[in-house]
Amino acid sequence: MSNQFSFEVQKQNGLARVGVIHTPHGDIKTPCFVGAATRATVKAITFAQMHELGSQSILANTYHLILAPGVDLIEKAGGLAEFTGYHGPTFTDSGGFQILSLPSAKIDRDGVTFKSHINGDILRMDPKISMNAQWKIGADIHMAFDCVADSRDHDVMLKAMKRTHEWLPLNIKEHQKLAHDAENKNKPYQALFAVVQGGTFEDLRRESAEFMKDLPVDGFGIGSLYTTEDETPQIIKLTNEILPQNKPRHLLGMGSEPRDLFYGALYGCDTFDCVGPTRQARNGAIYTENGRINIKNAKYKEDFNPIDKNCDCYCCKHFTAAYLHHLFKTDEITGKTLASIHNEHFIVHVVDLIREAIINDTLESYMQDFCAKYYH
RNA sequence: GCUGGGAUAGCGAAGUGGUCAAACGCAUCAGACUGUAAAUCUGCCGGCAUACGCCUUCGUAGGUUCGACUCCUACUCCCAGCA
Repeated sequence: MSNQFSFEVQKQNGLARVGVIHTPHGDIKTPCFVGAATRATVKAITFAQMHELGSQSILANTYHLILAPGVDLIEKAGGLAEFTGYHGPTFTDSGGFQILSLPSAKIDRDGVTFKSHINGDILRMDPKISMNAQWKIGADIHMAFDCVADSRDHDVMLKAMKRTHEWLPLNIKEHQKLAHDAENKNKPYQALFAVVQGGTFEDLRRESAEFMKDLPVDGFGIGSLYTTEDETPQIIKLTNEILPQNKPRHLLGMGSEPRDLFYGALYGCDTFDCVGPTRQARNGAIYTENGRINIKNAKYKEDFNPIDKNCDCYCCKHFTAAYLHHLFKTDEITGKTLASIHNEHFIVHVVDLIREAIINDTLESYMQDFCAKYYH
């Protein structure tokens, strides 16, 4: 197993590409959906189940791990892989998204002061703190601490982008120092992704991508895209037209709607993460090839078919909709697990099929067929 | 049999003369969820109507009152204590 990080593009069609991300903990075949393991677990699913459903990688969150159990403890345990027992490729998010969505967040030139949502402790986050925390956690790929914003106001997004650009060199500097330390200790390298900002504004996205494209980072995140807004595909496209072809791009937080994954892949994103599949599963919203259903609806009470007859996940191979309906109506924890396995499998599998479609030059027709059925 | 307490929408439970179709919880029925403060949140929840609104309700039957879920009488049933 190499201590190095690298990315190879194996096939390209337009902006869409198929590749492999090599990390110290293994390879990720891209495009790939990365499971959201915010607090170092994919909620309701074991890593064995994640492996079985085809997951290649997970993403944990720095903000949440700082609060509990603390990044020093994870370091003491031997890093994320040793602490969790998950030895596949991992990502961490910087915590910027979480911290900046706290009502208590106060942004200044150098970082953010905020209150812990758990106990109200006044805490500080900045590029240096985030980099140190993420190196302690020890994921294979981590994100630069960026200034996230959610607004349709150009000025608001401009300010967030400017801050992000001011902070990025500080992230890189600290990252390089920590990478040097790690090398001296013969510890694995952790790749750094810079996060492009700019909301839904083309001019800002261009400016942000141009600003970052030649900086010494290992890859890129595309941040501050929240919903399937009309502009989203175009924003992704123009961003990836600017970003260098030889580095991976992670579309942050998108994947609750399958169409986001298609657009993302079509326009050159390599990895995705999203809490949607597991969160919605826990709440009874289940993806099928014919669209999303609510398993709690009365019509599934006596439906003795699998949720999705063409799905080969553990849930669909062994259980009926009626059984899952029963588990949800009686609030049995296993229902949430089975639904989570299904949804996570569904999305992981869709992205796997996207990968195959790029290889076969059939992405656009696959996308059309899929969306015609799913969004009928 | 006596004494006391009680009977409110599917269930539990507030209300004790008008602001009551009736708080609240659960259940039901539906909706939402996108770098997870989310096993969470929202709506509906007597009938009819998309809605304005109209109609029928608070054990049963009467009565008092301008007006009753709220007061009075009788009855039915339930619970507790005593015989």
